[in-house]
Amino acid sequence: MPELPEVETIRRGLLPLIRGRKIRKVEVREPKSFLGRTESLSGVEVIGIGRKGKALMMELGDERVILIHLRMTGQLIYRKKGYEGGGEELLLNSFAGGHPTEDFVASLPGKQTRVVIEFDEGKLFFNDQRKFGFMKVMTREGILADKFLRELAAEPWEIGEGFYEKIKGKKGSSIKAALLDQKIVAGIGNIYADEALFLAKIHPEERAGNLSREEAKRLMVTAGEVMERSIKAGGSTMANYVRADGTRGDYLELFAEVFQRQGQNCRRCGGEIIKTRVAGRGTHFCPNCQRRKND
DNA sequence: CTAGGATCCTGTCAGC
DNA sequence: TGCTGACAGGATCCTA
Repeated sequence: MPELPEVETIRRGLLPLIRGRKIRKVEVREPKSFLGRTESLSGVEVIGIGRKGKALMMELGDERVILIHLRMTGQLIYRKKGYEGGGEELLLNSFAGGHPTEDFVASLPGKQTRVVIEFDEGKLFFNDQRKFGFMKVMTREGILADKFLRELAAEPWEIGEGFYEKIKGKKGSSIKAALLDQKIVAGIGNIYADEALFLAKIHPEERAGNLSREEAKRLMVTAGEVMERSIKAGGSTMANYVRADGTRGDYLELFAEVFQRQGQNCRRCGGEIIKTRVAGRGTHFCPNCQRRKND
């Protein structure tokens, strides 16, 4: 579930906690979730954390990188030494981000803990209910050769005319499918696709090739704005979130105009938000504000 | 080449 | 209560 803003929030939160720290050991509890060898990581320093779209890259002192993709249900939780058990005082002694569950405050490792990276000062837990996410140790050459990373498009605020150029030939595909395609634009997932389309007043099933240059531009502006707002909200609510009961109060409800608001009133026109299925994904929109063109 | 559906996996929830 | 099917903030593979 984590999309670009959640991943960026994790990057910012984790960076001061593990930068400059040395990995003591890596424990793989689910082989599917960790690709590469773990033995060679002991003693290696973390020098930074990068991000491309929804992918995190933990940069190591020996030029290697641990690529992390949380996919649908991945979460990263850092606990300072002695606070693995969860409970009180987590606010100052832990950081949690990704798919929100009670594991944010639970005792770790838990049932869904797939990998534990241990540092002298604390442990980083990679939890993932559905096992779609992964950590992958990669060399510099491996990164350059990686298909997903190589084909990953630019993010909304830097893509410029590139978005319009990529979708203008697409006669068949819906604009929603295009937004979710990481080779067209990076970082947008199901929530921000719906939110950006609402803000740009574009119907999710509109054929991508039907968008004017102006509409394509507007869509990238709204996508960038809504994700930027979410990053800001994520930073401020994350601490509250961890302190609270776990599953409620994520920043979704702070900004969502349509996502999971089916049956409620559109804040712009007062009409009813509906939920349908587009490109195989649950899709929320306001049929009054977002109208299809005639072709 | 394209677009849509199935698929990977586990858990939750609605409806019987 | 227990079962069943639908669905889930992602991405890829398979099919037509």
